[in-house]
Amino acid sequence: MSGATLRFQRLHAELRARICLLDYPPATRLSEAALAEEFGTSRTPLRRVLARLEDEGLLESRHGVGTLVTDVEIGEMAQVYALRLELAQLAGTLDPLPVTPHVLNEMQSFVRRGQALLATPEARAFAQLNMDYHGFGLSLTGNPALREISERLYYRTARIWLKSIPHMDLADECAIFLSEMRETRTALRAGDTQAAALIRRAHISMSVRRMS
Amino acid sequence: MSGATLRFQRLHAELRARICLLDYPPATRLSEAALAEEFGTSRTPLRRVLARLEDEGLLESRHGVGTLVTDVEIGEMAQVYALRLELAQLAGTLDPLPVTPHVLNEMQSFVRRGQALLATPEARAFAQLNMDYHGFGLSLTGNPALREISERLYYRTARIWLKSIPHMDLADECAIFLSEMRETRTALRAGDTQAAALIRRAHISMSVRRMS
DNA sequence: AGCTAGCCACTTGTGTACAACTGGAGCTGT
DNA sequence: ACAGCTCCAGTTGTACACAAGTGGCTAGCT
Repeated sequence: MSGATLRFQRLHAELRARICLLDYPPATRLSEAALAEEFGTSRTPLRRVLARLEDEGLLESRHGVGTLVTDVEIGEMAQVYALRLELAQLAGTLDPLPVTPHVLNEMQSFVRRGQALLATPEARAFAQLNMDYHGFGLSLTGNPALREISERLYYRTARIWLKSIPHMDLADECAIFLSEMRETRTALRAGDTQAAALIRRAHISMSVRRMS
Repeated sequence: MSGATLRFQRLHAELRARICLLDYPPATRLSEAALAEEFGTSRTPLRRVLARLEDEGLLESRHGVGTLVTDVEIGEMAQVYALRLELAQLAGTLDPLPVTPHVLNEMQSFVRRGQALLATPEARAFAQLNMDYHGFGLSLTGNPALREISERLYYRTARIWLKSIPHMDLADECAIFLSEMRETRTALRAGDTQAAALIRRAHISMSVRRMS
């Protein structure tokens, strides 16, 4: 992998995280020049990153105006969630990967992080853990296309939870999340990736209902 | 929609069609400078188009070497097809749109094009019709995310049929395609979008078997 | 003859100046 | 006072020159 590609992926992941963790709330106007200077490059490579984020629906560039962070509403995202539900389930049936000891170790560490979060609930830490956990979930399917698509749609909806948390009970959310991870751990210990996928689907579905 | 955006979409669609119709066969080396001159722009806007095609898996740019058209093999694409099957079916269940007279008219014109194709079979015309018909199929679902994802995966696998046709019977393929469109017309006349989606899934599945 | 090292034509990646464009501030006329 | 016009600071979009990198060709040595 070339240095340019690595830098691209680094910047892309970094800016995506800032958007999805609401460091850049919706309607924030980003400056290409400022970002370029922050990351020590010129506008040219940075614009490629911004163009991709625009393709992914996280940004919108307007000539003469600026680069704006898109807004997300639970209503508009209902259809994306409907699709995500199906994709989550497909991860268990299409090309499930065998559950290795390494996977179980990772799962265990996620449970521990969930316990720590429940001890001291914090919205941003929750969102970060959820993001990492989603990436872990993708590693359970051997279908690259499904991984790519699921990731794309996940990041499109990722901000909604953080936007909704003021109207929800953070402690409850943490407890539910930990509970999901424990159930999933049980399923994975039994080597049942399909069950894990169904658990995931169920919890996404219930999460959407709580946010609505 | 701004002029720059329109040009971007035009160039993107044009180059994507050239790749998927094998005007640019796999491993073809494209020249940014030559393409820029052909389309009357500088390399800068063109590179944005190429970057997106690279994101979509149709191109691969290597520093110092060139921009290469990616290769596709039925084996590697099996997993993409597996996902496409599910998505095709979901188009009928997730957010099916009501079948309007306009839809039926379009369907009828596709059947006519299919008849014309059967009269004088031609591989490239088949591929073009298939491409247009796929776009029509997407218009039957009201879920934008599903449309976007399905389109993305369709164009990733679109070249395989054209690559496989030398080992297949073109006349048979045309007859089967026309048959599919007639079945779909029947389903749509009954207002049964879900049935149309299942027909689509079945024919994608059978098409993969014939190509393998 | 064969092999190796260096050169060179050509490609994509980057930096930078400039063009195109927007929205608002401020001026002006009524 | 206010409506409308003009100008301008600031932004993204484009063009172009140059840097970085690759692969093959060629010359020269063994």
